[in-house]
Order: sequence, then structure tokens, then C-alpha cells
Amino acid sequence: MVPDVPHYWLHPRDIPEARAAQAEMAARLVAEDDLPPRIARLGGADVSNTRFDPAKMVHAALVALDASADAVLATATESRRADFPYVPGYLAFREVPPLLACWSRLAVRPEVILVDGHGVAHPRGFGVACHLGLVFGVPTIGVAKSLLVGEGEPGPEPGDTVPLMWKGARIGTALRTRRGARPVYVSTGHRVSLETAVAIVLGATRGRRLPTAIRAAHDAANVARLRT
DNA sequence: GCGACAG
DNA sequence: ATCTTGTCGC
Repeated sequence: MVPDVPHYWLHPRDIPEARAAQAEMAARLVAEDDLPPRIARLGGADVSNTRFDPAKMVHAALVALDASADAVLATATESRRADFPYVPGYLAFREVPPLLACWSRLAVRPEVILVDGHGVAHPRGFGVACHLGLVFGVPTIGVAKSLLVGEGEPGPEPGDTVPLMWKGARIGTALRTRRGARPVYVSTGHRVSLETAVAIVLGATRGRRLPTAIRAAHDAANVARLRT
């Protein structure tokens, strides 16, 4: 899953093997709904990094929340050395491995996971949310705080949306989740339609910019980092 | 050739 | 991603 070549730390802009792997996996993505009509357990995934860390530690967190009450049902974290650098377009090769360790220990299986990063709103249509969905075999949704590719500015009211467009095609939805806050970019990960994805994200927002599940994962990842 | 570039 | 206090606004 991760191209094991140390020199990638030195040539972080073009990674042929990783690009080929993305293309191969992207062909297996399912863009239609394949999840329960009512979500009972919502997952959240995020990874925290340490600034100026020679050890290159990454702290991954996966959480499962009760979709209606936002109560945390389960949490799993994994701290380890990153074996891949951060390279725009190849984030999954850095974050998925530690998240997979979390997944194997998470006591509660969420029906869909909100991932902090893009899904198909990606240069090759295969962002970290897609990668995670395929590897876990679970529906996933990409929720990014900034753009990697494409453009789209939604209206000012919570719930306002506008198609996220790139090269003449729709790759996601720019969604205003809160007044006065920058929009979030929702895109399909795996086994979910864009329409359902936006509805789930909006329904999990609770007046904040980011869904509770992602905030919980972010918090858990930070706890793991500060504890180490 | 010059920028842009999830976390 | 992370470094960080106060401060503006509902």
C-alpha cells in the first residue's frame, strides 16, 4: 500500500509508483450509496503531526460516535514514525497506514467515516477518503478545510452549497456549514453518493464549521501527540 | 517558465 | 499539520 522507497523523502513532488497505485484503486471506487438509510454510528478520522519533529512522528485517531447524540462510542489512536512524507496529492500514503492500525482496534464499527481531507476532489480522483474507504471496505466521505484542486464559493448561510468544479467537471460540493466561516469541501470517498455525503456532513455539523466526528478525531489525535 | 499544492 | 493571547462578536 505504501511504496517503500526512502528516496521519496528527497523527491517529494512526483511519485510514479504511488500515482499508478492510485489509478488502479480509483477504478474500484463505488460512487453510489451502499449504506443504511439511517446512520446510527458515524466515524471520524484525522492525523496530527508534530512540528519540527526529527522523528517524523504521526498520531492517527479514529473515533465512532452515536450519530444522533454525538456521544463517543469508541476511540483508537496510533502513534508511530511516518514512513512517507507529506506530499500534496499523496497524503493517503502517509496517513492510511497508521489509521489502519486504529481501525483494527476500534471496538465499534461506524457505518460511514468522515475523513479530514479530500475524496475524489483530487488531481487523480483518489484522495485519502477514497483510499481509506477501499482499504477499510467501508463507506467514506471526504471533508476538507481547503482546496487541493477546483473552485467554488457557496453563499453565506449555513447549508448554502455550490458545485465544486474542476476542468469542467463536478468533483464535489463547497458547503457553508457556519456563518462567517470558510466553507468546507465535501467529496465522495467510497460507497456514498455526493448528495448523501453532503446531507450527512450538514447533519453532523451542529452549528460548528466541522462535523463533531472530525473534531473528536482531531482532539483524540492531539491527545495522543501531546501525551507522547 | 511560473505558481499552486488536502494534512 | 503546528507555533500561540488576547480579543472581537453573537
